[in-house]
Amino acid sequence: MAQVNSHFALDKAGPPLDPVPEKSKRFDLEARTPEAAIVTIADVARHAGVAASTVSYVLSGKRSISSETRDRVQDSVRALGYRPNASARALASNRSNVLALVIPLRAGMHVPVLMQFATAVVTTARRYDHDVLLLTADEGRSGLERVSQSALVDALVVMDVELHDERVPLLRELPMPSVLIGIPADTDGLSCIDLDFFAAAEQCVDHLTDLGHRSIALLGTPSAVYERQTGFAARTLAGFQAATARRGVVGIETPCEPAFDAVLDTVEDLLHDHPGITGLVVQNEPIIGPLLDVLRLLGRRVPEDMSLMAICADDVAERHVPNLSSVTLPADDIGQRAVEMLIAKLEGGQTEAVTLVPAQLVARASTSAAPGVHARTTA
Amino acid sequence: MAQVNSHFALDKAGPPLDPVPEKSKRFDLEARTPEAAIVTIADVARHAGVAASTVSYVLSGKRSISSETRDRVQDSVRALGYRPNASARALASNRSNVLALVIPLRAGMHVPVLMQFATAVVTTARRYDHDVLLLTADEGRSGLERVSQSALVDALVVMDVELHDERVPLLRELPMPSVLIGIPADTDGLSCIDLDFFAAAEQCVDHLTDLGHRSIALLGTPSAVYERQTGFAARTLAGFQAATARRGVVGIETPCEPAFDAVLDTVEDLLHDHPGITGLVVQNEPIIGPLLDVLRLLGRRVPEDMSLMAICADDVAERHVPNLSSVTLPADDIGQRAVEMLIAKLEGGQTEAVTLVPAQLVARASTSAAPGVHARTTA
DNA sequence: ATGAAAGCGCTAACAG
DNA sequence: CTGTTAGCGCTTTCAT
Repeated sequence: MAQVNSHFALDKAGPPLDPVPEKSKRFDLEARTPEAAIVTIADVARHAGVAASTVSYVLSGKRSISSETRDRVQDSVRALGYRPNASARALASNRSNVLALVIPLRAGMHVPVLMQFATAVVTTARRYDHDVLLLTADEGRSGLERVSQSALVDALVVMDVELHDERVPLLRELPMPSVLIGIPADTDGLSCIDLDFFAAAEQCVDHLTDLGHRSIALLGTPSAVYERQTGFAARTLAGFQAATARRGVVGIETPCEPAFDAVLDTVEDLLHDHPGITGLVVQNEPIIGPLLDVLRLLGRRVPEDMSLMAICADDVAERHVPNLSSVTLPADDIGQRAVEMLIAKLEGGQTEAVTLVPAQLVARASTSAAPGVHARTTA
Repeated sequence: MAQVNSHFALDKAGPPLDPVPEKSKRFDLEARTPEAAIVTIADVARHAGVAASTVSYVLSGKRSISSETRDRVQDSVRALGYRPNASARALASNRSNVLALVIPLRAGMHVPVLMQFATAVVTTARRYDHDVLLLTADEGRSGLERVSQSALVDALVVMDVELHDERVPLLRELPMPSVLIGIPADTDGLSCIDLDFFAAAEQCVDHLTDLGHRSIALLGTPSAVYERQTGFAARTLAGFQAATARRGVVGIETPCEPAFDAVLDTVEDLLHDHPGITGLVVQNEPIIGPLLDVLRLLGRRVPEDMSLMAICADDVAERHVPNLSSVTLPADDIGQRAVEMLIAKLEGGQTEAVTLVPAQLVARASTSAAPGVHARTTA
């Protein structure tokens, strides 16, 4: 399947590239956009022979307009290439139509997943005619205060929530709606949405236990994530502990750093201290590849000798060999719903709500009956 | 080093988590921000006993103010918790202090690198008192038109540039400055910055050739990236071809999809068709792990049997075993400089400029003399 | 169904 | 060094 030769599509496409592209003509101010004059609503009104307010109402649809004038106005809008000025609109209407997205760029966070959330947020926001302002989490409280008190944005989406997040009290007080992706310890007065990580861990444990595994380890996120008491990691850990206790099986938990050597050390120590382990639950996407390598290196076949459950996006689970049994992390869905909650709040509908997206387990090729146990149906 | 037990930091931190956090009190409008009334510049002026314009000038520093009144104004600002309204300021000054960042979310792009660019852009923008609006590349031309013509942003940073990018003509015409991260075929009238990928590929080839390798393959990005004629991939390919020709060694190029099976197929075919290959240049971060696995699987040791050069960020090169000889992709630096170019343009200084960041090769553990060749010094 | 007019909160001439 | 004033372009009463 893989083409091995030098016939890239590129090769068919014109002359070879210069190593350094040449640069010619000077910057020519006169040459660009001859009529760069800004088109205002007044220009449109004049062109259509109506009042400015009429143009405004045609555009917003906030009052009924005779189809005749509406057409005329719309023609003028097109003819003049009119675009409402965002600042003027925001100033007059007290709405910027911009959402802030607070994204973590901290130690231990897995970037592709974050990006999936971000993409869903941007895409959904655009569907509701909003744009997205990108804030990094290290701006902390002051960043939130800044963008909200200056009315730069209408609402906030906050990711990477810690159990006792310093931003939570602030969010309660800010004069604008917010939605957290992630669930803090005290959700009073807040709107939050996230995967039900507690249940996700429980389902992993139940699945493995049903398959006869009696000793199960949670290979978690890097320790920095736990130390910050990041909500999703803490809730997964709690669910894992609760489920292993409930099912009466041995549960061992350990964080893991995303580097081959760290994975090797962690797994070797784990298997040395607890040789009976036959089931692994992994909540740490970047270590999955190395982990599979390490298990191979140590002579443990997956799933014959070691069953593996992951908490990750479906495409990640299906990218590995063998395909991983997993609990899905539906980042698209969560990001989309977060924005929809926010839009609802902006429109005065919904107030607060804590939404736990149900965990859903998909059994693939990385889990099977524990060694020496006959296969049996999962409850 | 790896702690294998159940004593997470979390366990010391209070009572166990409920599976589902309870939610109590209702939304209480009265309870929040008792004096939510908005503080305007007029309020500050009154409080300080000066004119509104004086407050404005104190804040902007655009004219000299007696230290006495300045202090008084600043006290009032603090006392009242005043924050300038962003829309009003933008409307009056014709500056939103927001940059647009167009980020690709297309097939084949490696997310962590993108995020590194994005982070650098946001961080640097904040240093210059700007915020960043996130646009996805699939909004295409219309997205750029929308945010610029509505004056939502002052300037644009555009990533993921194709050689014949449809947005380039538009950027030339838009009434606001832009900087491309990536270099199109025709850079006339544009400001661009990127790593010198042509030279990066050349250096890889030179390094391997100096080590005695006579047959070298480029394992490139997924084919979709070439088909779009994405600038960085095309330039790397061109550099690779130029350098292998110049050095009189065999050069083979192939795209590669980021999945284990695809890597296996590609490498097997490659080695089958060109058994003499002893040097590999990889421009495809996500396949590096799988590639190392595949080589091991096929019994080729790195670097004894096969030398490996990567074009990637340093931390990636150092995360693998063996550490990879690489040409650095300095995303932070490029992102930062892109913003600085933009700020310079906004301040009327610099106009256009094409900046090729010099490629820099770091030899690590994945390259060595070709089999049967005695080590010799690299030119 | 449409117009007229009053701001939204700020900046930047223009006057001292 | 400071105050006065005229907008920036739009939305939204208030009229009709």
